[in-house]
Amino acid sequence: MNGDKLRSVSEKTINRLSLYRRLLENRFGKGHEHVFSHELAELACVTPAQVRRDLMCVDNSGSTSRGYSVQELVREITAVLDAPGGQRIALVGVGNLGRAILSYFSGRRPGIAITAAFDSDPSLAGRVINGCRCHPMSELSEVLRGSEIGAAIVAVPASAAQDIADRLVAAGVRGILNFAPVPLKVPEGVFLEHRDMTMSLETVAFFARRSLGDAE
Amino acid sequence: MNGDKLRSVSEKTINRLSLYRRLLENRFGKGHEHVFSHELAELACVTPAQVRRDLMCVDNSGSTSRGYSVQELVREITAVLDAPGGQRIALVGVGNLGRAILSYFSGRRPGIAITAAFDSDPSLAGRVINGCRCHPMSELSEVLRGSEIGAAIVAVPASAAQDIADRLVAAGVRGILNFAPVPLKVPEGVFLEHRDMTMSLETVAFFARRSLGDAE
DNA sequence: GAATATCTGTGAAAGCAATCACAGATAGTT
DNA sequence: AACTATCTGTGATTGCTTTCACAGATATTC
Ligand SMILES: NC(=O)c1ccc[n+]([C@@H]2O[C@H](COP(=O)([O-])OP(=O)(O)OC[C@H]3O[C@@H](n4cnc5c(N)ncnc54)[C@H](O)[C@@H]3O)[C@@H](O)[C@H]2O)c1
Ligand SMILES: NC(=O)c1ccc[n+]([C@@H]2O[C@H](COP(=O)([O-])OP(=O)(O)OC[C@H]3O[C@@H](n4cnc5c(N)ncnc54)[C@H](O)[C@@H]3O)[C@@H](O)[C@H]2O)c1
Repeated sequence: MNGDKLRSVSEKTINRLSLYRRLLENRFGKGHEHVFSHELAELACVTPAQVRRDLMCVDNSGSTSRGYSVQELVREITAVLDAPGGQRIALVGVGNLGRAILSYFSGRRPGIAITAAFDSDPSLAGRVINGCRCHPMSELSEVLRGSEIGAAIVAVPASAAQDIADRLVAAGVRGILNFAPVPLKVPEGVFLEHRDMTMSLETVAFFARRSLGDAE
Repeated sequence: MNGDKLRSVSEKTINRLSLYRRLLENRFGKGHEHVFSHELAELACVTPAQVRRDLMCVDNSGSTSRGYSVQELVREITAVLDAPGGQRIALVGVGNLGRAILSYFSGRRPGIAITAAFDSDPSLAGRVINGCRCHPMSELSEVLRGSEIGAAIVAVPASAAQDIADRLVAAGVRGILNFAPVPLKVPEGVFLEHRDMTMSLETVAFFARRSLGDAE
């Protein structure tokens, strides 16, 4: 297909494509069969030029007068983002955050499902939470290999996070979404996203304060 | 102090300063009174030049031969990031995610505390969760005004998020950390951080798949 | 005390990402 | 059918972020 273009798409563009798709899905059927770049831009809080740039990597052609067909656009973005048969994700660490994540993603996105959870707490082993089975850590490699899971969420305490990441990579995982407040080292070729809430909150606090100061 | 430099510091630099500080705090006392830029870079998974650039906005001078004094550096970063008397944050939406956040931040960072929570669910009103009092929505403006809260976390369903943001801004909030999966519109001068987990997870899944494809 | 080694701080260069601005397309209007 | 208005797709440009590379600083060695 359009593999050449995809090879060089930036992370930021993929982020926005994910957002565009959801915004479009929400609107479809509500009298909006078509959408202009400036409308989608308004929804996503970006510029129209940004939207058009991002859409250059999907195999789509907008009409000059009607804009983009919402349905087609969703289909084309899905062709880029989703694995053909859907993608399975693992979760490691079924504590407060892990459970919130399980409940949130349960059945939310068609193309993505958290199908296996792991925790060192023996009382969790064998339990099914929001349709997802919890396994003991000893089964990590076996379950991951057996179910073609290529990506995982890390929600264990900071002290355990690097070790977990190493084991995930060893088991074939090539993408990690890390919520532990510590940067992880992964080999070349493994995609890593560090979502550090302390960082986010301290940054928001800083700019809020600066904004208040500016206003004085 | 060094207010001029701070006026122009980028969000990314503030993010990393927050991270540097935590990494330094973890190390201090464990035989590491001093640290070189390349050591801190290794911990933070960035380049040494990046570390030195970032530190240009704090009032610090590293020694050529010993590097930076860990204690001094933490103090200097704190002078930049933290409000002198500590900063109070509000949380709106005490559901699965909101509760996880409350438990996580409870007593975690000295300079930041979530001191008020709000939820429309009447059964939560008056309860104290992890040391934080839950208020009914009707008290939002009053409580925020009365306690000099300048920043807030939004963890309500997407359908309510924009309305909540408007009310927060009206009550004087100048920084919002948004976990609802919808972009929010805020006036100029209000700092907004959108932490969209669906976006993050779909992006990780995409690059994991691409990485697997590349390897074939 | 000169030579060496290795650091920091930073101007300059390189690399990325967002925006501008316009050619070409398409429909509606007269 | 020519004119107007408004859209998309994209080369060129601008702006931001990171990295390079080196001057100047400081300790150590011989
Ligand atoms: N709760 C939040 O809102 C929040 C916010 C930001 C970051 N985090 C981070 O996310 C991670 C989890 O936070 P939480 O609040 O859910 O903590 P938690 O203590 O509630 O849960 C941690 C879970 O990990 C499991 N665990 C511990 N060590 C393990 C190991 N070696 N292997 C497998 N499982 C292990 C525990 O049994 C527990 O179930 C932490 O790193 C935390 O810093 C949490
Ligand atoms: N749970 C997760 O891990 C997760 C992950 C990503 C994003 N999110 C987002 O975070 C938000 C909260 O998720 P959750 O899982 O905690 O949902 P939840 O349903 O468990 O909690 C939502 C809370 O918001 C309250 N609420 C609803 N409407 C409100 C209103 N108008 N004013 C004030 N409070 C109101 C509810 O009473 C409830 O307590 C959602 O937008 C969700 O999409 C959650």
